Amino acid sequence: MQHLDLIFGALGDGTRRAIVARLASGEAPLSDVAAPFDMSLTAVSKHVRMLSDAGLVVVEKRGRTRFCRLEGEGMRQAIEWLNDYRVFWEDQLLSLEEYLAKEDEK
Amino acid sequence: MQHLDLIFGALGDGTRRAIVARLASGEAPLSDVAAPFDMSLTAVSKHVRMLSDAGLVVVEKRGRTRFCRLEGEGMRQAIEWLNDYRVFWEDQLLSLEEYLAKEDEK
DNA sequence: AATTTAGTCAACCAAATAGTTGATTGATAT
DNA sequence: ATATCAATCAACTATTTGGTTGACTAAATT
Repeated sequence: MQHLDLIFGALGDGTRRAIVARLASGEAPLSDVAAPFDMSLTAVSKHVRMLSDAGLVVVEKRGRTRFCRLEGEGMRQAIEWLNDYRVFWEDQLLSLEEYLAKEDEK
Repeated sequence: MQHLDLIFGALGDGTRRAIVARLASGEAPLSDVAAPFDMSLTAVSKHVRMLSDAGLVVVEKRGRTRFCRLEGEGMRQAIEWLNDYRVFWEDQLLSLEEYLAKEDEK
């Protein structure tokens, strides 16, 4: 599935994961998203485009600003793929349920 | 975290995901892993190396053959990262628990 | 109307990725 | 001892990625 290529590929870059983290606290204009990064707006725009191509982010133009927000579907597909192999590592490790339970306690 | 770069980067390629799928049914020599693919052994060897660098696969040399097997830790880290953002998409979608529950019913 | 702001576009560059082939190493089999 | 098999290594190529800059478009402000 080439869609998973785009999803995992998009997540395979620290800048793009940081953008996802930023958008997790809510929608933001592209320029706000770009502000913390020591790179051009163009560069950030390209990263957002890749996240958008992967279905992880939606960009909506309102007036002259582009608002970016997370789109859960892409992430869900990533988790879904990983989950398919869950049974093969739960012998080695904590089961995912136990793991999530522990996470929730924090 | 550059380790997540390696993990998600490794998973961002169809050939490598297919290798993971293959290894899910058990340990296999590199040449067996390579057999189904229409590419050189060298190419598959490089893919396995990337999976190994990412901590998704372990390669063990026994005699002249390299046995490859899954290493759950890398996958767990990928799930862990995605899970950190779970709360931000569970409004939009099925919660992960519901999702996993549904999966388990299959 | 003129300027600033938000962002894209096109062209370019360096480094990484995905693949190849040919030669080589090291372990097994004849 | 020789041949074979598993796999790596080195060198090369083409494409993609991650970034830059400068020119441009379109919306908001003054």
